Amino acid sequence: MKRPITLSDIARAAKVSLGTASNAFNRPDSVRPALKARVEAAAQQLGYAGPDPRGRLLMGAKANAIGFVPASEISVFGMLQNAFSRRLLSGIAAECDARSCNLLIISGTEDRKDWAIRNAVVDGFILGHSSEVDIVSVRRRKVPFVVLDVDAGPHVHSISIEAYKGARIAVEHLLALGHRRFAIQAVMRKPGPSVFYPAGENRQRESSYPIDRAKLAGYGDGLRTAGLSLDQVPIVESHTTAENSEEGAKLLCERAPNATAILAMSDTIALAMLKVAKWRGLRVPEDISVIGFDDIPEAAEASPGLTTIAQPLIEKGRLATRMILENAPPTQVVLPVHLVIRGSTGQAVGAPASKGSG
Amino acid sequence: MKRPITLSDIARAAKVSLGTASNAFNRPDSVRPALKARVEAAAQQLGYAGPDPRGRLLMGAKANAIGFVPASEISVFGMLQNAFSRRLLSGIAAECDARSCNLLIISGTEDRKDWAIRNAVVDGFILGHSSEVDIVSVRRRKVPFVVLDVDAGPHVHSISIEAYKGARIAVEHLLALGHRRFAIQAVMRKPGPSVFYPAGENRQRESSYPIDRAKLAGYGDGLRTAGLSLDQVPIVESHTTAENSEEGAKLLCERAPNATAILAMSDTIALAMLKVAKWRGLRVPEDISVIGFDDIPEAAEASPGLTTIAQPLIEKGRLATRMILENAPPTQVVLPVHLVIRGSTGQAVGAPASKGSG
DNA sequence: AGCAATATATGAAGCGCTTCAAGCATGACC
DNA sequence: GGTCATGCTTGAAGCGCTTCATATATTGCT
Repeated sequence: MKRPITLSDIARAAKVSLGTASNAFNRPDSVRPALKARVEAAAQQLGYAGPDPRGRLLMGAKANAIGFVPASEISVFGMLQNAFSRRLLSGIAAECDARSCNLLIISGTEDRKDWAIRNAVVDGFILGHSSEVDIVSVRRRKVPFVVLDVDAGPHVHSISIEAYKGARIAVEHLLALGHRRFAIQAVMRKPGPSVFYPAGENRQRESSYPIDRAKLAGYGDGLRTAGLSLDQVPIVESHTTAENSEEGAKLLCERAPNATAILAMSDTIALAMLKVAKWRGLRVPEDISVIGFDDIPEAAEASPGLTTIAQPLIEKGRLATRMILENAPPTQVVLPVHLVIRGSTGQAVGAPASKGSG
Repeated sequence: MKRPITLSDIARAAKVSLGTASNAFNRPDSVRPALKARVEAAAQQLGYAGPDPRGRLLMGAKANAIGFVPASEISVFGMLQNAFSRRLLSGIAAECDARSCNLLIISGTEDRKDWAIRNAVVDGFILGHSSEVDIVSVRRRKVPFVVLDVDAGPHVHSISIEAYKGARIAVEHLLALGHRRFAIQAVMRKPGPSVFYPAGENRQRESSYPIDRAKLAGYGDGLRTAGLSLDQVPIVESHTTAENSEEGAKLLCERAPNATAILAMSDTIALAMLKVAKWRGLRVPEDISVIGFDDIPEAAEASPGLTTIAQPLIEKGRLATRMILENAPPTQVVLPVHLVIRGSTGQAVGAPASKGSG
């Protein structure tokens, strides 16, 4: 392959100056038609690929792309398999569509990812549940970025949700239905097999991710209003892949067979519970009620439909994108959640009878 | 915002030459630890963002990204909603993960898209069912690219599937089950309401997209082996969004109520048919058999499971990515398909009785 | 201690493009 | 026909970085 054709080749061939050749491509109105035609002819004849974006970029042009850094513990492939991430990405895509902005999905693990972040040609980044190292990498780039579901201080864009409130609404919904024997499906951020925590241990420290802690706190305070306590509730923690979620749901069914109400920290794992319950011959909601979190589209399509705490995932993605593109001063936004009642929750079997669980 | 810090600022502050400063970042082994430390200290102190990728790019570095151009008629958002595209994208993502290569999704409609393609900083493009105009835009970039399900000649990478063969296998499967009254769910590439074509018209010209024509030909030749003809088969054409597919399925049920066997050109529309059949009280496969095409994950999860012609979508995406990244000479690949029998197809009601359809 | 051999550092030359002040036609107007 | 605005064109100056040939330290060895 020979040396690629450049603008100056074209200029020379068309016998115009470099500047004119540039104008012919970028400001066609400010160059006389005759010259413009000559430039175009030369370009055509030499097989010019058009002004190389790298040159333009160096002159300070916008990259017209935003970079998305997926949650640290999963690959890009994994992200696309995950309904939550996908929904978020859809929101980002929607806004990108509206603004004709390209979407660069950062790939790579460990140091390769740092390298990818350092070298991405973008106008800003959106960090979806990224680890601290990714935040450090991005921060160094000195471009606008927004973190999701994490508070990174007043100098950083962040979007989170009313996690505590949502969890509390969830537990109160089930309490109102008469449930007293709860179990929690928590989210494990690292990949790996699910872990069961029997009742009786200190729960606050299990989850390292802020949003998970907030939900746990919400569940706890909600339970307390009914004279119950988080310590009486068995917890299973699972990674949110389909396999891990199902495995965790099974584990919970085995180890906490008395629970009538399941509080799930995400719809993915709640849906897994619905599936597992069906396998085991448990009727939902007659035998067991399940409430999820997030309201991914699949929640509405399940049968029975999944009762859940809805968060505006599309809007979250759109807003994040707007924050980057409009580069306003750093803002911390908390998006509202609300209860969506479907078929997966119902009246508890007996009267509000025995306390405790497990 | 003041002038951004550049490498030469760092060099000056650290009292080293520009070249050394560059080496300190990119070839840390070839610079003495003492100097390296000085450079790093200066960078730290001035708040240097690290070597700007745009400079590096201009010197001919690889962009380390591949560009994906979604099907012309849908937005990026629409693409993420579509199970077929998503699966393909997953394949691309899988290979990108393996090679730590970023994935740039091109957004924008009409002329904005052309602009986006011209200015994307990528090592190559993958065109997913893109229109001719997009192919022209990409071709002009003089970077490697691969087109999917289209043959663009011997000088262009392309990956397609055994569409004709798959269609033929589909119809033969149903013929073997005794079906004689067929209906076809075809794909409409442009957005818009579904269109019903009653039996008796010339079918070959309905579909403009090569892969759709190939499938139609396969259906036709398959029917002919049983003494039937495409002309006797009613066809509905629908765009592959959830709404359009369901609308088309309904239309077909109304206008061709006698059909016992549905040949769908894609799983998305076949699944819509399953749903509509359920609404109308038709039992699958007792009253009506449905066979899809593609074998998206949802096909296996439906109940009954969707019998379909599987194509290796993940492999398609991976292969496309590899073709770009390994820039070998242009190749035309045809991927194999195979029949996957699930619950949506079954024995025709009576003996193989009446011919024709309606 | 002195010299060759090796390891490091330097400075200048671009990479392909856009921009902008300055130059030059062209035509309008008196 | 000469003067002035107007509009198109030019040439040079970078944008931030890497590279490479050249120059300068260091080290090893006798």
